Parts: sequence; structure tokens; C-alpha cells
Amino acid sequence: MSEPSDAAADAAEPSLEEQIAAYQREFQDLDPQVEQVVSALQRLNRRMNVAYGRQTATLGLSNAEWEVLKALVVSGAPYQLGPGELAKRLGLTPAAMTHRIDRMANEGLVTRERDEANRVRVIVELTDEGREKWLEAMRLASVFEEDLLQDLNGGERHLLGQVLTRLLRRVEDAQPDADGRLSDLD
Amino acid sequence: MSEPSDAAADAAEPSLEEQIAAYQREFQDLDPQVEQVVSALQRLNRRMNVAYGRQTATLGLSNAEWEVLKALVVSGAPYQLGPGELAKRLGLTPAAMTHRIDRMANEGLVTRERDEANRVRVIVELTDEGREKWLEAMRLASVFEEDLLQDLNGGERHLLGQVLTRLLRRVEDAQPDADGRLSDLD
DNA sequence: CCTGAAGACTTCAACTCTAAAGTTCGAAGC
DNA sequence: GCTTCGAACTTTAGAGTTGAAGTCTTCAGG
Repeated sequence: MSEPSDAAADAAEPSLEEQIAAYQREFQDLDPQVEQVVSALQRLNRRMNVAYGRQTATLGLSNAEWEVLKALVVSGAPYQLGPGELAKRLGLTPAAMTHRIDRMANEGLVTRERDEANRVRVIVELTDEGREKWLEAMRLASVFEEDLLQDLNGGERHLLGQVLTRLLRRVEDAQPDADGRLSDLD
Repeated sequence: MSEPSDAAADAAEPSLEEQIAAYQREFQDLDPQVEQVVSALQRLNRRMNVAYGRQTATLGLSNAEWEVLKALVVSGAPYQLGPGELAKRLGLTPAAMTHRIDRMANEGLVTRERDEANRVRVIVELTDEGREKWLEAMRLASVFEEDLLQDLNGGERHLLGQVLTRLLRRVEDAQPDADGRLSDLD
């Protein structure tokens, strides 16, 4: 019996269009144009994250580790941040950060040492190996991103960047970091 | 000493612009326009997820539960899917899905029963309460989304939706669901 | 029938995160 | 100088996830 005559045998997974149609069917007040933007945005972002995950995996790097590397690189030379600051930027609890640093220090991606000037603080510093890993991952990512936007001409890219930045500003203004560690990096 | 003369005392967290500038400084091959799009997209998406999380929390709903509700609603009446299918759509392992369904069944959001026509299968079905929860969450979400896009005129909204959809299609074509459970819903 | 293979879900152990203590250090007051 | 408070990090217990192994059902042969 290859035909799914029975109940929810093998409902095909919905495309973006089908999903939006379903939402409209179930919730009449929905503006389809708004939903198109929001749903496409979210789906796109997830697929991109999956792609990033695969790439970093080929370098023996987890997505979690990559985020720490990014935060340290963005902080600029000498690539040092404390666990608390890292936690805040990544949107994690300090406890989670402690463990993540443990692992990464074991792998040689970062070092952890007390700040001798203020011994309450700890300094997490990128190692040369960590920096090199970040660079490799970045090379892969930039190729992927360039390829992703390939079909957009300069004007479209610019406009897209501007509009997204406007939306971002709107969200950030609306949620003035309300509950503490919300911010993160990308 | 309020002045951060010492090491990495209190590096301010980077704005989007600062972040992109840092990437360029550390990785010359980067196209700033591409990075603007990608970084804004990712940051925006995270902030939105935080906002959704807060909203659903006010309804006593976790983000995880909300995603299950969405998948069931999108599947349409009679709002039934199997654990395996749900896991595939949400990008989870079947094991995780089993536990999630346990919790949600305990809370009365879904029911779980064997498919009598094919007793290997299990049918997860949305309860009336679950459907009502979804509706409440949807009402909150749609207000938020409408507000988010408020500053965009009709043309901009349309264009944004179209461009994002094009990008999505590109990613989906490039990664033909390569490793199994990649797809998810939004 | 009875057996073997495949499919769908569940169970188990290990891992990662959160929330809530706990620890250590530094700074201010007595 | 001793005490107390606050800040920064770590530890602990519990929730939720993954990957691998296990169970139950169906279906195709022998």
C-alpha cells in the first residue's frame, strides 16, 4: 500500500508557501506579507546555521566553540576577555561559560589565567592555534556567504543590508537589553 | 579607578558596525557589504527569538513547546503527526522528541496514542487546549511582527520578502537536505 | 507458520545548559 | 587591621539534548 490512505501517514513537509497558507487558514488576522518576511527570515537563518555548523565541523570545531572564537577576535588584540563578558556576549550563563572555556582550553584554542592585577578576574586569551582556526572557519564562511548572495546585484545587497539594519535597530531599541544577558554576536 | 587602564577590563560590547569593522581588520578578504547583510540578519533573528521567548513565557509556554504546536497546526486538521515526523521538522533527534511529547502530554497540550491501523506508529494530536495556546501565542507574535515592520512601506515589505525568499531557495537547493533531519519550521 | 529484516519509537548513558548556591578576592567602613 | 559588602567566577543539582542500543510491530520469504 504505497498510497497514504490512512491518517497522518506521511504528510509531506511544508514548503514556505504551504506553511504561510496554513497559518492564514488557522489565523485569519494574519498579514501574509508580514508573515512572508518573518518566516523566510527565520528559515533562512536556520539553514545558514546548519551550513555554518557543517563547515566548522570539518575543521573539528563545534558551533559553540566558533562563537567563542568570534567574540575574542572581534574584541581585537590582544584577544582577551573575561568569562563573564564572554557569557554576556554569547547569551549564556556564566556557569556554562566556565565549562565551555574548560573544554576549549583543553583543546588548546584558548588559555585561561588569573588576572594578577585583580585576582578576582580571569582572563581568557585566544591562542595562535585558536586564531588560526578562526581564520580557517572564516575563509569557509565567507565563501559560503558570497555564494549565497551571488544572485543579488550591488543595489539589492545594499538595500537588503540597510533594511535589515533598520529592523535590527528597531528591535534593539524596543528591548533595551531588558533582562541582562541578551546580547550576543554573530 | 573608574578608568579601564588595565588589560581587558571592560571592553564595551560591540555594535554591529564595530563588529564588522573588527572582522575586516582581522580578515582582509571580507566583503563588508556581504557581511553587513549576514550579520544584521543573524543578529535580528536572535533578538526576535528572544522576543518570542518572552511572549510565549507569559503564556506559560516554552519556546520548545511552541515549536511543536506550530508544527501540528501547520499540518492542518486533524492536527496529527508522528514523533518521527515532528522530530524531522523541528530538527531534533527522535529521542528528544519522545521526551518533549511526554512533557507536553502531561501538560495537556497534546495527546499521544498508538495508531491502531499500524501499531508501530504513534499519533501525536493537538488538544483543544493546545490549539488555544497556539492561538494566544500567535496573537502576540503577530502584533510584535507587525510592529517590527511598521517603518517599512508596502513596497519595501514586498521587496524584502521576495529577496529573502530567493536567498532561502538558494540555500535549500544547495543543501538538498543532505544529512536527514535538517528541516524545521518557523 | 516461522524466521529474518526493516521501520518507528523508546530507553540509557554521556554531555551541555540553566538556576541557585558557594568560594574567593577587593574595597569601603569602623 | 578587622569586618562586611559586593563582584567575578566556580560548583552543584536538575532539565533537556544527542547517539547508540533496545523493543515492538510489520512484512516478505521459506
